[in-house]
Amino acid sequence: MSSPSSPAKPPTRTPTRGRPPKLDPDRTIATALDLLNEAGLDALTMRRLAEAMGVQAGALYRYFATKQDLLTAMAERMLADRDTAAPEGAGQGWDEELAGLARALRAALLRHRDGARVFAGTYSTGVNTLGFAEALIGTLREAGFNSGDAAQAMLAVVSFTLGHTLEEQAALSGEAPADPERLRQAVTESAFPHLTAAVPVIADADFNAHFEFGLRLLVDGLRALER
Amino acid sequence: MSSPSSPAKPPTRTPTRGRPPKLDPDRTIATALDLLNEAGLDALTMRRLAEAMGVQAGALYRYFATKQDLLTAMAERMLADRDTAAPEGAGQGWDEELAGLARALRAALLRHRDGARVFAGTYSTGVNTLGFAEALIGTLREAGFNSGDAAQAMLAVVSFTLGHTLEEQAALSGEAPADPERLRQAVTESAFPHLTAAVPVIADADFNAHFEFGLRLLVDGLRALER
DNA sequence: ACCTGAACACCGTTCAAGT
DNA sequence: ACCTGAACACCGTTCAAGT
Repeated sequence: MSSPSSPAKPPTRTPTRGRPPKLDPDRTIATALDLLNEAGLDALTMRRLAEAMGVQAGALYRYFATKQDLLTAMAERMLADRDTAAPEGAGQGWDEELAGLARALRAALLRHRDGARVFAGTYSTGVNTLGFAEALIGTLREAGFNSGDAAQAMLAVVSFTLGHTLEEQAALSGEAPADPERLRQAVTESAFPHLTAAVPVIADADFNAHFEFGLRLLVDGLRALER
Repeated sequence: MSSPSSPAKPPTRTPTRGRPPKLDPDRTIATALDLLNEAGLDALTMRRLAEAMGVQAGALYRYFATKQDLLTAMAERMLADRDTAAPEGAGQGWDEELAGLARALRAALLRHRDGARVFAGTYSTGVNTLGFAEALIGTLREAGFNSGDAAQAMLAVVSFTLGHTLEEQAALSGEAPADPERLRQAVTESAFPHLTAAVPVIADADFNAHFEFGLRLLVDGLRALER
């Protein structure tokens, strides 16, 4: 119907007409997350991101005042994958609901290379980040915990999950820094009898099992608090 | 007795004679930790460290192949402050011993600006780092836990402590990124009822209480595992 | 053996100027 | 309004050359 036969007078209705912007925040964040997956956090530079967007580096600063702001937006976006509509493990008791939320956070961080490092280095107050906290605290309060305990439990779960995933991704994505062989060698050289006995469990790098163990401790600890 | 009266022939015994090296690894690490405290991790550059050592930047690479290696040595040194001789909370039962070790790790990280970030970004296999793991695993094994549980519990305690201290230092050392006021505002703007109820506890920033709460959950969780 | 000087290949960020 | 071009003040790392 309104197909433009002659572009004499540009219609004022469609504001993206004339010169459509090459840059928009959403696509920039998406491209940055792609670049993160391909090259890692250390290689994610404003200049390389600009190149990927077909633009000069300085142009990025029209939408993000600083690289930190971009990273914060990326961290916030990472948590968007969570199923906010149907809470994980719903209708299975607060313990499984809580575990489901912790697993969802870990999964969201694992979904992107260096995801935990990005998350740890930023402080988002976006809906996804706050929504996660809301869900976790809500689960516990509705189970009868007071808001103080619920809040502190949420902080403990987030700290543990962040710390765990940080080490997990450092061990995996790292080229060589977290070499399990170097650990084995260093342990046997020094005289660490207890560590020597434990090294098969540590060096097997079964991160799922390690995460579940720590998560279980936190959940059981909360159950003990219930009386 | 053997005081050098005339330096005619440099004695082959004292190798530090002639031209004493301006650089040695120990002093370099100590200076780097000082610089870290004064300026923070982002301002800790090889060039600024070289300046503080009275040397050209390239000279640092004779003792540290890369900046990562320097940071790893710094992380290892940070844990040296721990009382390795007398384990924290010794003779008070495994639970207080474990808590003492976790508190010592947090204290060691807090002792330096961005200490948790330095620790998180490196992977040391030095005696201090391994000695800490040895002490924690030893405490649990001697209390009757099997080596698998002891190892996984150690990983959980380290992950939680690291994650917690990371957030603590980000909130404190950060110029503005972790503004509690911004959190309050963001929470009340959106509709997060549970979070609204919990925000006084979260935003009070009583990190000691938050750490002790999480630590208690882990310890109680381990007690539940004991049967 | 230990360090200097100087370079290489980058960074994040700013800002006048163009369209 | 949106982006370019170009600069500023830096980076980590390498390496011939000096002493």
